[in-house]
Amino acid sequence: MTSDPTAPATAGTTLALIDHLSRLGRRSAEAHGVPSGLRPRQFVALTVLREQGPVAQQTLASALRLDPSNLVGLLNELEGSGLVVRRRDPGDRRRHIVELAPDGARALEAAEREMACVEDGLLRALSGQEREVLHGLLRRALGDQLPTCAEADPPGGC
Amino acid sequence: MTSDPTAPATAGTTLALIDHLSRLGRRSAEAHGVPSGLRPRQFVALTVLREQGPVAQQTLASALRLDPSNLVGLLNELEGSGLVVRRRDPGDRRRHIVELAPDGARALEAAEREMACVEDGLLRALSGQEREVLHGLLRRALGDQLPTCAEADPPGGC
DNA sequence: TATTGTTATACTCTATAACTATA
DNA sequence: TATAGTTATAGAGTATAACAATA
Repeated sequence: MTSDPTAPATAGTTLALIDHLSRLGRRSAEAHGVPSGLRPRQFVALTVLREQGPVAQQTLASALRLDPSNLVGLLNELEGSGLVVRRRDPGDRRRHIVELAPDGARALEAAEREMACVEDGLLRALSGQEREVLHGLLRRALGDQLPTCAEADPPGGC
Repeated sequence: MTSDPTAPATAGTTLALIDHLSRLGRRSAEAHGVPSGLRPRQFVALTVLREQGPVAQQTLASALRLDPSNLVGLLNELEGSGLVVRRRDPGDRRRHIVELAPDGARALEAAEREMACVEDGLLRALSGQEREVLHGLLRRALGDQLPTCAEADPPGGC
């Protein structure tokens, strides 16, 4: 049926699995009660900020595939908690440069420890080596790096 | 830092990747405009119904990790479109047995072809073999089978 | 005029609790 | 009384459009 032999019988179902696993992760994280009170997107946002260093809001939004207008509220909360800092770009005063605050780095580490625990429960069927493989594949699929560049939706022949 | 050598430096970040990939998949699917008009959970629901055959609503809800009350509306839509059939369990007239309708099977196949296309764009960084590995790992992580059994949240030592 | 961030609004998804009909 | 499904409601999450300040 598939015209492409490199995409076998699994085609079309992997995303469903990912979606479901993502759901399980969210629910499990909620059940465990993330201590830092960080929600998924806050968690990812802090991660990107740590990897990337200071970035403009729009860049961050596109990295997170989040609409800029939604990022506003997210950053308001994070800034209110002292986890990130916003400052104007001197070069272009329209821009806000967002940066991870020391408290944010600490909160992120705490959340990571907690998430490692949740993850451990969720992936308990997999060995440590398999988890590394999984992690590597996901990372490669996402562009060999954290969600950084605004890779446009594939123009591909679909 | 990690006490468990089997869970290396990747610990705590895999779920974030999964979450992000899930988001990308959703957005990409929306962008492509799923032809059958099937939303993610409808898609997964039909998949489970095909794999499992007729099941009680509650069983389906727990398989999907979806609250039974939310499943009602989902099934209403699917039944309204003629994709699934609900009938009373003769043995216990409180139960509704849900079953995939012929139209549902067709819609599912169409959606799968479409999703295979979306997936192809999303996982284009991976070879066919790698995608199989990824699929296998995800499937094993989810219990070596489709979301079927109501595996309770891990009691694990967290 | 174009762009960055913001506000306002609406729509979807989901969880919770109260209700019904069967058991 | 307990259970399966349903309804109603509230709260996130997210997309869209309109707006302010700056370029």
